[in-house]
Amino acid sequence: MPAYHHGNLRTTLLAAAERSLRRHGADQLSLRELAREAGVSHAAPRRHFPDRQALLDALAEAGFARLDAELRAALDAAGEEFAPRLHAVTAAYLRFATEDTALLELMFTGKHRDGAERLVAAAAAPFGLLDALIRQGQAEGILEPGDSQRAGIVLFATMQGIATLVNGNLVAPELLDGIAETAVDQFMRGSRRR
Amino acid sequence: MPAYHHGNLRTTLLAAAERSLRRHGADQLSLRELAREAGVSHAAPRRHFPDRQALLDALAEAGFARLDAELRAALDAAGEEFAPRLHAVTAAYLRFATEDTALLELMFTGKHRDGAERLVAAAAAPFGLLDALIRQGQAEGILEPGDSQRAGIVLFATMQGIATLVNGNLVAPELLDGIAETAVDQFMRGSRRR
DNA sequence: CTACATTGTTGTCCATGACAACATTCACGA
DNA sequence: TCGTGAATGTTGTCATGGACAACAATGTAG
Repeated sequence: MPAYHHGNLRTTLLAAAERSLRRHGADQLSLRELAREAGVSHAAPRRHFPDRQALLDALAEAGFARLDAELRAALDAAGEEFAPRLHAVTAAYLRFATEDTALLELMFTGKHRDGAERLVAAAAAPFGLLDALIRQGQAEGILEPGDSQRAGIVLFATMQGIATLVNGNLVAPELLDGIAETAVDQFMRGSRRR
Repeated sequence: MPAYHHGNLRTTLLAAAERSLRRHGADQLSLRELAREAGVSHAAPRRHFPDRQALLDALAEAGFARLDAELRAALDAAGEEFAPRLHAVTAAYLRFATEDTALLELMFTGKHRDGAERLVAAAAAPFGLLDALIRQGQAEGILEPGDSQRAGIVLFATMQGIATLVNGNLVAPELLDGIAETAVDQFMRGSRRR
């Protein structure tokens, strides 16, 4: 028999929200529906998320955390050399970004409320990984020296853009791998030490 | 005194929707609100847009048309040479993409309904411009020969990604120009004929 | 064990999208 | 010219959902 207090409603709601987001998109996500799934009353979610947007923000934040973890794992598995590591992150990023369209939108689309420092902070982690990688390339003399941040942003943006085009059906998914390869290739050639 | 028939309600609604989109975002856009602004009854919009999504799709489609026009104008104004033309389109695209965040999301974010051929077709026009430009670069021996489509997509994606990052407050707007420059620069170096 | 903070619940309000049934106007052909 | 069907608007209604308030049950700390 269900206790009056759910116990870990917040976690349950987030998990259900993640599923709903993936299946039906952010627009269709309904707090009341989540409450029903969790077996609580329609107003219960309010105790954990002041409003709908707060829940969406939390989802986005969790997304960044997961992204960070996946990129980290990919990098670790790729060994020490720069080139394989570069390919590994880009592939990992595209997999992440392509697998859960709605989540990606939530993460990058400007729907964050004003006080979105938490989100920006969460996003900084993956960025840091990219930046560190670029620095490695520069230190090893493979990439030209320069503003690693800027180069990292361009690389990140390219991946992000590719994912967006594929997710939006503007580019056929079959082309994804080839395009990614071209992009990384161009990045290497474009930033290689001269 | 207002006639029973509005006369050009569809156009009026689209214009109002564009304003609302820019000011408050797609989520806040309400058909009933638009109807009020237009001075018609709450169900009138239905005659022109079967549902909310149809209106959003129409907005996105119009966005692509405007994008195409602006890119075209920028190209025309840039003269004949490849390099200036390349800089012109990228600058024009970033201006467009940065100036109306919500519209950009609508255009690229996967919110299109299933039967979105119209949208994909509308999106093809700007793509074509890019592709033609790349071909020009190849023909003039500035860019390496190869799959122009693929290179165009990568370039487009990079711009799109940069715009997304800026729009999402993940990158400070002041950095935009510098990053764009870096991106174009890298593209040139990365695709230059060897 | 008591007082207060947490966490759920019930009840309500209001906005909105979708739909149906009906009204008015328009346009075109006999 | 007229009248008839297609366009286009209107009123009325329903269901859903977010926000909020008042209240109830449980946990916790002194």
